[in-house]
Amino acid sequence: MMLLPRELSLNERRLVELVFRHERIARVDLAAAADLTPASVTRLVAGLMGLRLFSESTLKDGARGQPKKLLEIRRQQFCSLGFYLFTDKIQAALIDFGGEVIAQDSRSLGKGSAENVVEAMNVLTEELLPAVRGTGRVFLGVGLSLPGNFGSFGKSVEAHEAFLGLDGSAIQKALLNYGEWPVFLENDGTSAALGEYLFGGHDADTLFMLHIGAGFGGGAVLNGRPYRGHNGNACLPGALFPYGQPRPTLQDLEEYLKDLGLEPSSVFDSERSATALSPELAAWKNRAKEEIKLAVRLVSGLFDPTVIVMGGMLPSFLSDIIAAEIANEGVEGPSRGLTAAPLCATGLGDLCGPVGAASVPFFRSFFPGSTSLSD
Amino acid sequence: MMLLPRELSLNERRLVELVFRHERIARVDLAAAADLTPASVTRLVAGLMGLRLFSESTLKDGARGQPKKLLEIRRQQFCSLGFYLFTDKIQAALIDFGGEVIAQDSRSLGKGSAENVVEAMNVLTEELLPAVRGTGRVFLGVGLSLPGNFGSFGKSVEAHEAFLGLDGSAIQKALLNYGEWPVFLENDGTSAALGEYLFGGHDADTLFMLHIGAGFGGGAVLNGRPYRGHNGNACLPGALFPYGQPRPTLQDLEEYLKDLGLEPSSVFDSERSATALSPELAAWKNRAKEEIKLAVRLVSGLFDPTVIVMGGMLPSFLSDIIAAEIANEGVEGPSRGLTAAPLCATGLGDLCGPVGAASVPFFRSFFPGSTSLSD
DNA sequence: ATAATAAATTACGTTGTGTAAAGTAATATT
DNA sequence: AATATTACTTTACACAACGTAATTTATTAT
Repeated sequence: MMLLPRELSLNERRLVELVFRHERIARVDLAAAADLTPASVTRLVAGLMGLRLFSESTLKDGARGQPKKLLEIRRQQFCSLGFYLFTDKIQAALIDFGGEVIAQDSRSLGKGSAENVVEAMNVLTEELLPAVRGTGRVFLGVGLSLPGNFGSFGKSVEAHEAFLGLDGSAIQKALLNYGEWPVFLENDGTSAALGEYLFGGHDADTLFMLHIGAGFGGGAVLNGRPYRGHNGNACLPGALFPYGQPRPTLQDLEEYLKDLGLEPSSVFDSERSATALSPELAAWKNRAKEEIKLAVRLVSGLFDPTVIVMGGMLPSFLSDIIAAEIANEGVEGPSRGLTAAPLCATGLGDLCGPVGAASVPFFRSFFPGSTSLSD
Repeated sequence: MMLLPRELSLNERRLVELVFRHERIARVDLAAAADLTPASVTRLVAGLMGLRLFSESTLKDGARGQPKKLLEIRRQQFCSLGFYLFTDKIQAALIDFGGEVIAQDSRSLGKGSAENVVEAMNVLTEELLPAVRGTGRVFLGVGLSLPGNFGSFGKSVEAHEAFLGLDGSAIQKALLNYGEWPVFLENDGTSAALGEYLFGGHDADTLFMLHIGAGFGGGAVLNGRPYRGHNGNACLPGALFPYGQPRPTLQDLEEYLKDLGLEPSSVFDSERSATALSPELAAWKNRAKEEIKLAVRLVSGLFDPTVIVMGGMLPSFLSDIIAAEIANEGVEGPSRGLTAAPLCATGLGDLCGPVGAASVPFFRSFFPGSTSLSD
C-alpha cells in the first residue's frame, strides 16, 4: 500500500484546492487565482506532477497563442478509508479523490469499547482494502469519525455518552493495534461538514452542516477551514431546543414510530420507494421541518454560510423531502432585508457518514485549510 | 503626522501579536511560541525595532546564563482615531496602542448623508488630532465603524437602513474629501469585537460580541480573525427574536421608558450613580437579561467562544449590572455536560464604540488575522 | 579566576518566490 | 506559404526569508 511520500506546502495545497474546485484549469489561471506568478505555478505544479496529482489535457478553443494546458486532478489515483460510528454499528467506505465509493460495508459493534471499535476496523479494513491493493493507487490513510470532542487536530478526545469507552486516550491507545498508515480522528459533525465541502457538490467555501444522528449536531467549514470553537464544542444546533424538548433526530423519529407500534426499519424500507409518505411519517416530517427551519434561520443569522446542508443518519429519502419542501416554502430571513441561506440535503446519500470520515484524509493531505499557519 | 512606513509581513505580525498578548516576552520564548528559530526572531525583531515597535528591558531573575531581554510594545508610540456612527450622532476617540483614550468627543449629525458624516469627521479630526501632533507618535490611520455590511475588507458597502445615505460607494466617494491618511471601514459589530479582542482585557482568541445598539447585532473574532460570513452578514443574534418581538436594544429601552412618560437620558443620568435601579428600569433589565441569556446559550452552542462580551450603546452601568447578574445566576449550557461561555460586560466602558473603531487600524496594521493568506 | 549555562547574534546554506527573458504552439496577416 | 502576432509555459537568475551551526555575550556556580 503506497502512502503519500511527503507533506504538501501551503502554496501547493492552495493550488490543489483550486484545481479540485475548478475541475480543469490552466497554469495562468491558477496563477491569477492564487495570486502567484506563472513561473511559480510552473515550479509548484512540476513538484505535484511528481506525486502524480494531475493529468494534463490541451484546450483547443480557436484562440490565438499557445493553447492552455488544462490541469485536472487524477481522482482515481488517490483513495482513503473512512469509518463512521453510530450507536451500535460502524460503517466503512473506501473512496477515491472524486468521492466515488470503491467499496463499503458496515458491522454491528458489541459494546462500544475502544477495543471493539478497533477490532471492527481491522475486520473491515481487511475486507475493503484489497479492492485497491496492487492498483498503484496512493492510500492517504484512514479517517475515523466519532461523536464527541476531539480538539483541534485529534490531540485530545472527549467522547459522547454513548461512546464512553472511547474517552480520554482510550481510542488512541487501542489504535496502536491498527494499521501502519495515518489515522485521522475527527468529530462526526466536522467530518460530515468536510465531506460535503469536498464531495457534496455545493461549490461553497463557507458551509454549515446540520448533522442529524442520535442528537442534532453540526459542523462548519468557514472560509475553507473547519471551525471547532475554543473547546471543540462549536456548531451544536441542538442548543436551539431546551432540554427535554423534541428535536429532529433519528432517535426521536424511531421513538415516535415505536410509540405508534411501528418498526422503524420496516417503515423506512416500505416508504423509501413509495410515492408519498404515510400520514404517520408525514406528521413527524412536518414537525421536524419546522424545527429545521428554525435552525436554518438562526444559522443563517449567525454564520451567514454559502449553504446549509442537512444529512446524517436520517434516511436520505427523508432528508431529500424535508430539504426540498423547505427550499420550496422558504425560510424567514434572519433580519429584515436578508434571506436565509439555501438549504440542501446531503449530496452524499445514505453513505454521507463514512464518506465524510473518508474525506478527512484528503482534507488533511491536500487542502490548505488544515495547515497550522492558516489556523 | 508620521504614518507607518511599510506593511508588516505575516511573521512580523505574529510576533507583534505575541508580544502584545504577553505584555513582556523574551526572544527565545517568542521563538517557541511562534514556532520559529531564535535566529529568525532576532532578525524579525531587529526589523520591528527599526519601526520603534518594541522597548527592551533586562529580566534579572537569579537564573544562570545570559539574562532574558524582555520585549514590550511601545504602546504610546502609536495612535489611531476611531469614529463610531450611531443614528444621529458620531463619536470619536483618539487612542494609543495600549487602548488608552488620548482625546475624545462627539457631535450630532444633521441627516445621515455621507457628506455630513465626512464633514463631522473633518471637524472632529481637526479638534482631536492636535493632541498627538509634534509628539513623534506614529499615526496608523482612521477607523470608521458603520452599521451595515462592508464585505471582507471594506471593499463593498451596504449600509443599515438608518444610513441609507452611505449606501453603495457614497461613503467611499465622500471620504475622498477627507485626510491623506489610511481610512479603514468596518462593520460596527465587527469593530466592537475587534476592540474587545485588542483592548478589552479578555485574553481570548475566540470571542463573540453581543453588540447592543439600535438593533441587537454582533461580531466575532474566531481564532484571531474577524468572521464576517459569506455575504458579510454573520453574527446577527437578533435572528433569535422573530420580527416584531422585543429584543434587548437601546431603541427598545428608550421606547419603553418613553411609554412610561420618562425621559431616557435623565433616567440614565439619575440611575448611573444610584445604589439600586428604579423598579421601572429593573423590569426592563430583567426582561433584557433573559433575552441575553438565550443569546449566550445559543452563541455558546454554535460558536463555543472563549468569552462572550456585551456592549454597545446601552449605558455601561446597565451592561455591567446585566452581565454581573447573568454571571452570578449562570446560563443553562448549550448541551448536556457543557457549560455556556462566560459573559462579560465590555471592558471599554461607554466609549466602546469609538474605541472599537479605533482598534481597526491597529488590527489591520499589526495583527496576522487581517492578512489575506490567513483568510 | 574559571567553568557552566542560557540568551542572543552572526555567518552561511537552502528554499521559495518574483522578474525578465526565452521558448513554444497556436492563429492572423500578407 | 512564409511571417507576424499572440498567449501560455518554461528557464535563468536575483532576492528575500528561514533554518542550522557556530559564536558572542552576560550572568551564576565552582
